[in-house]
Amino acid sequence: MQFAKKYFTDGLIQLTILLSLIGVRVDIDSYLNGYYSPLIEINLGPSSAYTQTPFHSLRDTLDGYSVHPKCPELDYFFASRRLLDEVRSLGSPRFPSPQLNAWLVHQVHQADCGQKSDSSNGDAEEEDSTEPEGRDVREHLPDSGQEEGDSSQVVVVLETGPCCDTGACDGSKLVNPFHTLPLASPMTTNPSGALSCRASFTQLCPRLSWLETDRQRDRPGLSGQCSSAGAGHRPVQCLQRRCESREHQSAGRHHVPAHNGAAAEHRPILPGLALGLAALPFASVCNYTGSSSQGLGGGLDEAVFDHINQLGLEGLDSMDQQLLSCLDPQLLEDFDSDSGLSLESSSGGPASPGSSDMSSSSSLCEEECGATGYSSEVDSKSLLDHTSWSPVDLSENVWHDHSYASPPPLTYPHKGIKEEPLSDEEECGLEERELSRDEVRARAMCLPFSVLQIVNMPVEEFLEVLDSHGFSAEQVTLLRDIRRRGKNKLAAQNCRKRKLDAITGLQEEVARLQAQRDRLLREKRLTAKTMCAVGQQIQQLTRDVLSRLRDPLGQPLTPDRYSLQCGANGRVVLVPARRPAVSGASGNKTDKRKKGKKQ
DNA sequence: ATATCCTGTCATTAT
DNA sequence: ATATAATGACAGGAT
Repeated sequence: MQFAKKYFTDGLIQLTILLSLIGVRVDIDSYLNGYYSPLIEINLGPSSAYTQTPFHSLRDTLDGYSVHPKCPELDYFFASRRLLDEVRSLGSPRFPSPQLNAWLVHQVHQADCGQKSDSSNGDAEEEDSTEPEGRDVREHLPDSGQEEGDSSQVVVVLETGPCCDTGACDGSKLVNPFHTLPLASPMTTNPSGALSCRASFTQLCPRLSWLETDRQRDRPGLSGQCSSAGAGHRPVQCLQRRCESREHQSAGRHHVPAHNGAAAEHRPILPGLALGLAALPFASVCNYTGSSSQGLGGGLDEAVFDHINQLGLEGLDSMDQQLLSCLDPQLLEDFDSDSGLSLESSSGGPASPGSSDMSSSSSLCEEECGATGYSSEVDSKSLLDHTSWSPVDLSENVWHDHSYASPPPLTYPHKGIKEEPLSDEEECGLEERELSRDEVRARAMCLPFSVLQIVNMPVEEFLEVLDSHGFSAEQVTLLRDIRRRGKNKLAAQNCRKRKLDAITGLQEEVARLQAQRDRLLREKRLTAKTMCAVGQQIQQLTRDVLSRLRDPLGQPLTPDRYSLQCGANGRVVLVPARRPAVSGASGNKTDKRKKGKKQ
């Protein structure tokens, strides 16, 4: 956790949030260089059970990330990884301050406004692909004039307080011009000024411009609200996922109609238009009172607010203070322990060795994460268990965090539940519908522990629980069965993964051996050709030599009667060709005579 | 309707 | 002796 906190202060978490907001999954773990490997869970998602056995990383991995062989989101994953590598290749922005503010500035060209609204249906990547690379992002600065043609330019402005305080940077100074980001959908504000984002987060190739500016002093109303996002990256991902699902389901539903597009037309970038990207979705839930409300006008999209409401993020406006406090290591400690947004909640790290108290939230969190992958089904359900049964108050955010931080799955086998937006009624019935058999049994037997708790608690603790809680025989049996089944389920998953690894390894071995066989056959054919050529040369040479020799009768020697052999001593010997047996002993005598003559 | 795959579970054995 | 891991086999649901 110390490493994570250190990372917090380095601002890279904030960078992760920024990238995740625009659809780029950021691998924090890779930056940590193994210091805090459990952070890999941010991307691993519910399949993280395999991380408990290191050998699983040998297969179905992409840069160390487990990839389900049938994962339909591989394209997304690869694209995200590619983009991340691209960003990395441009260098790591240094944020000397522990506080980092990000401002998302958006401009929609008047002429293209309507088209851009339509383009958010699915043309985002095409437009993105046509965006010229290496565009000078300074042209998007508020004082750089109006944007020509490209209606969906977004400038992300990063502010680092101490940097500006020390005068290390001047206004609008370009720190690291990654790319410009053309959003498929413009961002708008509602009449009250709150930010509304219609951006298609499925867009996989956004390009960012990182600018450093000291305009924070110019936006006092924003700086207080939209400061460091800190641990808010999980809600951001939640929002992103929701946006994706919503847009995917009802493409165009959230689009601004043509007449609204006119209202949301050309929006020159003004200092007041800078909206806190880091505060998203926080800025979305807290009224933005900056001077941009009039300039942005119209184009209200309530979708984001719907998402936020569904996510239970209404209180995130107050989260800013928590997030700021996260910069304090001590406060961060408390935050990690008490907040469902703690990094460890998604880390999948090993169980804390010192956590023997069942009511220890950190222990529970870690253990949960350690077993998060053992079942996507149990995963979400068991987390729900905690919210209802566990003495620890794991907030709803834990559940959301887990669900949305994982790679977009897939399906819940046996349940037919897919990851898609649920209506309020559906979500209300989610808990009841997803209870596993063991969970139902445990609830029926009034066991005070969730299935995950029962499965993941250390054996000493489990035995102590069995002894100290005065359980009935039936309850003890059920506890043992739940623990056995849970562990066996995880073991079965590992076993199957291992089997697949073995199969894959054998297939690779077969391919390798086939390639080796092909290579050897080619070498054999080549050798045969060489031998044939050499033989022909020898024959030619033999004919040439024999033609220069004469027998006792003065006749030239012919290859059909004589041959040349190279002896062990290097001397060339003329050897008469073997005659058929009919020649009998006379032939042998002739040979001997000729040999004698030759020598 | 059928085949195939995935996952949970049980039984058994190994550690 | 006990707990747990590993694994084959089976069942049931999903695709």
